[in-house]
Amino acid sequence: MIQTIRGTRDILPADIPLWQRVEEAAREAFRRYGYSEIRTPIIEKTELFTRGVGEATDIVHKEMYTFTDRNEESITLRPEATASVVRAYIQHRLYANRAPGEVTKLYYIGPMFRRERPQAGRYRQFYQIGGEVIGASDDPMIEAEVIEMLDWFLISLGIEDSQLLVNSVGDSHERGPYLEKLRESIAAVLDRLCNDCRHRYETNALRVFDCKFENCQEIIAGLPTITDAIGAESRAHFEQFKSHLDARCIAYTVNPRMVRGLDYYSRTAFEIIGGHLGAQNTLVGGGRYDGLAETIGGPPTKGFGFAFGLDRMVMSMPEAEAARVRERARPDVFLVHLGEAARNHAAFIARKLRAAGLAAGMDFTDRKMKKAMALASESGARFALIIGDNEIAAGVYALKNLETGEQQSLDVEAIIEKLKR
RNA sequence: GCGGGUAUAGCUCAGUCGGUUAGAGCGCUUGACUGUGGAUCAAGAGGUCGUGGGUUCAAAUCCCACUACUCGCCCCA
Repeated sequence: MIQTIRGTRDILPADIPLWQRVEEAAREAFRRYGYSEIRTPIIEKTELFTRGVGEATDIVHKEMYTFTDRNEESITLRPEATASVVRAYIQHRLYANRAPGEVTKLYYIGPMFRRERPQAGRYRQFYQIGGEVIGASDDPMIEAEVIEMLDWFLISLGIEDSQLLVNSVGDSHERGPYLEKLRESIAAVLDRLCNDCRHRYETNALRVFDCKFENCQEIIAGLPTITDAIGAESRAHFEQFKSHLDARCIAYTVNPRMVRGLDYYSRTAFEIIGGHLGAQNTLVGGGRYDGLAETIGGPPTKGFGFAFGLDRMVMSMPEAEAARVRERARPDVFLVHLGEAARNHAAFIARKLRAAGLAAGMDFTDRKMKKAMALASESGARFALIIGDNEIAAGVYALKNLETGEQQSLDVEAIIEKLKR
């Protein structure tokens, strides 16, 4: 039979409450911190990403889903959304009529596409939630506020074992000379490094710092770090950022070797790691991208943003929180009717319960009571409401608590009162 | 792009040295039980053994190819 294509999957009803819970927590965080939602197309001109994200990045040169449209135009399924959001910001001049230093806070939720080999916590179609603070200001307090919001968000989902890593990767003027210097230093020790590191030397020298081999690590320790290479201004910016984190009592680790895979990052970069997904332990990634807008043809604009993987966030949700979410998703009541007359009456009662805001289910088939009760139980409902000829005549119905087995006869008003929560 | 593992019932998995009718548990259906779910017992339904080829008297089992899934590497959310 025809199945989902590699790296894509169906999110089935049983898991949907967990996804909705993460989305709801994120929306609440964005609401509190003053972000507005933006929805951009899933397809964009390929050029947006090759220029925005960077030709040399893995994402662009080996992971994009790129197609030629009928008019010979090259289009790409978005591998990330920051470039799209900045494009929209410029295209619609969202910066018009802004006071000096005022920023625009935007967030998005949606699928992204990268043609990678799937594994735990990694899919070809995956879902990201991200936020961007765009405008004329690069105040480090903006960055600290973003981290603060993420901190609140993670804790509200019960994710408490995550770790914040921060670094300054310097601005575009500082990074070039540094990279040159770094490559020179690596070249001197290249013959002692592992194969992967030699490859990284060719493609993305900063990545050498991530090597897991002890041998390499010893050699790497002697290499110059970006932190030592950045100028006074970037350094002061980073210091301010850290002091704003301190003021918020947010713990962090400075990792001078942390780099990010997208070309547009400048100065502050951060990562939140955690979860139990093996190699895919990055929950949130983000940073500053002051040059991005100009790269894609816009006016000089500052920006700071982040994204996290919804898939990974759902998988990282602690079992206690997941259990709470599932409990909340249960229907309130399932109607069990006995006979054709009772079926019509049950539909009538169900309508009343639903009008009162309750989640009420019923089976349409005429079944033996035993089977009907089993269906009520399987539906996950907290209560069963039994409706037979006796009940219809008396105007009171048997409401059974499916957990305790306790049962009482109540009229519709009393039932609504009891089921409300 | 590179490496390892796996593929048998709806689900989780057994299946010996290649051997005749491919099993278990859970789930499902029915009954014990005629207005009360979960427990117990009994019976029943359910299989192109991933696909294609090969070896053999005989293949779920051995060999080859392919596909899918999965775990790593690279990289990232």
